[in-house]
Amino acid sequence: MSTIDQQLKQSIAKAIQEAFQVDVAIEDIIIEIPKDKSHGDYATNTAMKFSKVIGNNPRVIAQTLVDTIDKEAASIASMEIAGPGFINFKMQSDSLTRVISQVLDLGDRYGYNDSGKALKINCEYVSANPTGDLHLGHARGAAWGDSTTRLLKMSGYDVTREFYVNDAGNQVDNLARSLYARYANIFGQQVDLPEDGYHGPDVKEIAEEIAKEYGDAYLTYSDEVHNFFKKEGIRLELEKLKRDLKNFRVEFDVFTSEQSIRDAGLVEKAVETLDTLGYVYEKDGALWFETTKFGDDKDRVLRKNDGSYTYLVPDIAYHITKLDRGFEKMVDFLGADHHGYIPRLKASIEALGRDADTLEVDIIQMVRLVDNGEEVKMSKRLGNAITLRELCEDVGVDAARYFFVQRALDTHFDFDVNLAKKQTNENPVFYAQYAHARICSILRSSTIDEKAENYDLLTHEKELELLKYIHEFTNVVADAAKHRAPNKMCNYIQKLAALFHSFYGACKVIDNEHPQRSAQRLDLLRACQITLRNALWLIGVEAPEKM
RNA sequence: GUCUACGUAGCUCAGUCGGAUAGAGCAUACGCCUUCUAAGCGUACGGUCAGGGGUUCGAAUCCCUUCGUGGACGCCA
Repeated sequence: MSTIDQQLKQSIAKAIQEAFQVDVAIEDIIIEIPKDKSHGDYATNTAMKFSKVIGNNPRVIAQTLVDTIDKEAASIASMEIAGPGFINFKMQSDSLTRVISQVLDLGDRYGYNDSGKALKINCEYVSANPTGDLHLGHARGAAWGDSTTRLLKMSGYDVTREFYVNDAGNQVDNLARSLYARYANIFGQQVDLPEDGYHGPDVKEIAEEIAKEYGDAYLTYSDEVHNFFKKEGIRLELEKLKRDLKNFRVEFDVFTSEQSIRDAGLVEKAVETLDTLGYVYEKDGALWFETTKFGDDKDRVLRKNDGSYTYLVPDIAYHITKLDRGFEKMVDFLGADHHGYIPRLKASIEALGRDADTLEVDIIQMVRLVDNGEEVKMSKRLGNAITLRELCEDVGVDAARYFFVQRALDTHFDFDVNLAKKQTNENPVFYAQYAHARICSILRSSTIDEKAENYDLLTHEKELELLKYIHEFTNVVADAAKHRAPNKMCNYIQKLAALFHSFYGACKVIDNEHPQRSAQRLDLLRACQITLRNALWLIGVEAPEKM
């Protein structure tokens, strides 16, 4: 599909070549929609940007380009030079209205593009320990990761959505002991929760579930009983996580178990390889890895003096398995508290002879929970944190999904529960959903039988703005995917909704006096509806037909 | 202390591959429903883009620095 700005870029590049014998890459040419409408439909700063390369002053270059550009080929109606050397384009009207038929044809496929060039990419997000409920930090990662992978898929990346299950190590042993204590309590036995045990209500519920299914068969503590609680605990916690995530419209293609990586001997293999390469030494009874040779600020322990491995080793092995599965790019979405961990992981990948740049880590800044203007501290252990499940019940999945994705990932973010609960116009998700419902309502109440012959009657300023912005959708999708920034989609949604509402205020759609114009406007609305629905889908928000 | 992010309107935030007069929502003030959903639209008010220096024809955007805020600096994950 040849979009307007691509046509413009090509024509400009061709004109530069013809007039100045200079080759410029199409991607280096910038086309934008000017904020000021008097500056035309589209504008470019090409003459300024390339004035050095071309070796002339911007106004002269701009004039030459205006004289050289093939207007017909790019559907340009007129051009004008402004300011320091901007070229402003006014487009032939049919080049703007053409998008309507494209959108109506493509439907749910509108927005799909091949900018990702089928890059095999693995996105790992959430990866919460199966030891408790998902809290707000996980929720941000879940909403962001899921929306990002939707964007990537729409942009033609070959995406795998992955969840790493930490089902080995201290914390799951702790889970087993906590679970056993709760279980024993049910049968009237005085067993205290471990000092650093999991106090969450989910552990209690799972204990009850086990008690119901197995009765008192596991009351006498032993290694075997411990392993039973560990296995059952992980299974049931994981089931619950998956349920909560699915309810939050977040799904995964692959769940990789840490235990399975250990069982396959990959942990030992990684250590051996590092040893063979000479990056490993013993000190204080522990086995160290010289990550400083790869840019880390100090060496890290691989095997503790009690003989067990630090979490780093299975993580290294895990990331190697991703590379072995053929991913050209791995993206980890990690909480800000893990940021010191990135150099270690990258160092390890490099030490093992792989390209550390295939791993990119997007850091998720902290979410603070604010209620009635006061910060609520989150504490998973004490069981008083607001969980993802509660949040969804409180504010609804739509509002929660929208809120978490609305702001850039690297900004600190206060989730105002009070505001999110309000369900008034203060909440931006309603503004967008209302626009969609309004469109549906107009389409429902239409009595126009006539079909649009073409779109020559769509000449109102509000109509043209709406058309231009609908046309932008594919570009915005590709750009948001490239930057892994679904918040850009929220901005798009808000502006599209605003343009529609503004159009609605200025133009009556259903008008039996002007059936042909009505028919054309109805098609414009259908295109707008599809675009809005697809945009909302990308961030996991529903597009209601009625409100 | 070291590392890492952030600091834009009264509030919450967009804008950051450098471009024209820095945008939106909320709040405030004033208009708009005998007309397709007023959960809406329009107008007004509101800014030393944290401070300073530098690069550039041009900086909120890039570089340096100071201040402020959050987070990380475990043989926890």
